[in-house]
Amino acid sequence: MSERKLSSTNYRNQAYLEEKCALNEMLDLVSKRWFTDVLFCIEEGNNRFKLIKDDLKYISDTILSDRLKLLEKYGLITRTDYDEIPPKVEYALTGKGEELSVLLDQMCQFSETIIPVKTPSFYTKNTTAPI
Amino acid sequence: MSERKLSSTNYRNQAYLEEKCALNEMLDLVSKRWFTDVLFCIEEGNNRFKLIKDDLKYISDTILSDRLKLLEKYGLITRTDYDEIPPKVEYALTGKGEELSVLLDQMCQFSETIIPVKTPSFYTKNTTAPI
DNA sequence: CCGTATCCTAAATGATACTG
DNA sequence: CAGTATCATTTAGGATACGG
Repeated sequence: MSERKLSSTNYRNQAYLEEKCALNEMLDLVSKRWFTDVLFCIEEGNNRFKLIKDDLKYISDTILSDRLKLLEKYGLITRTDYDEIPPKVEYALTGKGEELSVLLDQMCQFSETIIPVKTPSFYTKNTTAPI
Repeated sequence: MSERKLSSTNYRNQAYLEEKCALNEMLDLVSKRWFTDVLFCIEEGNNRFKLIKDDLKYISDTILSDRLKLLEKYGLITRTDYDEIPPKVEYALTGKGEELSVLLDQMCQFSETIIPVKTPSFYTKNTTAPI
């Protein structure tokens, strides 16, 4: 994705906070758009790029590709390339990935106690119930 | 802070994800830069604007002000204005705020198992140990 | 002391076209 | 199928100046 400019206050503050506590880097990671959705999607058995892409409907190739790389980088999923033509690649959660999923579930329970209920918008009106 | 453009895919995707699961809005909130730091800072007893600002060193007025409003909006802190001149305002965690703090602590434990250790940069080299 | 208003920069997200 | 490269858009974060 995008590069970072080492001299900006923006960058320095982010680096400062990440060094201060690993939590900040963690939150920055899991809060990236579609990140937890991709994680849960794989957990539910969608183990191929196309399956995930179809299940998440509005995600772009670029973002899905990026999130899969991040999930793999932090050891939350495994990537198995079968080196076939046409390409076949499978994704699966690791133990750490399952651990994170549990934590996020707890977080989700809590979030429902502080986030007000939404009224569906035009964008979701005609979709079948998510999660 | 900044306004959102209702017609963008960017906006629609965010809205879609927030409606899909409260977790997404929650993560978006707590991952805002300095958000958890302000929360922990107040928990540690820094109950005034200036105390928080000094403790967090590099945070700007604008951001601190915004984060305090968000924390109050979601019922995580209380804001007590003494209506004095010069102004005196005190902040304190609510029960929900304490709950979140516990969840974040768990999250922090986990994050240390998947995030590699950092070497301090020039920016933090001369500061005393944070958190 | 406790902020707000304005403006600017940088990073995240997304559209489109393309490839082995 | 499973992506990558390039480019454009949108949003978050921050600097500065100022106000009750």
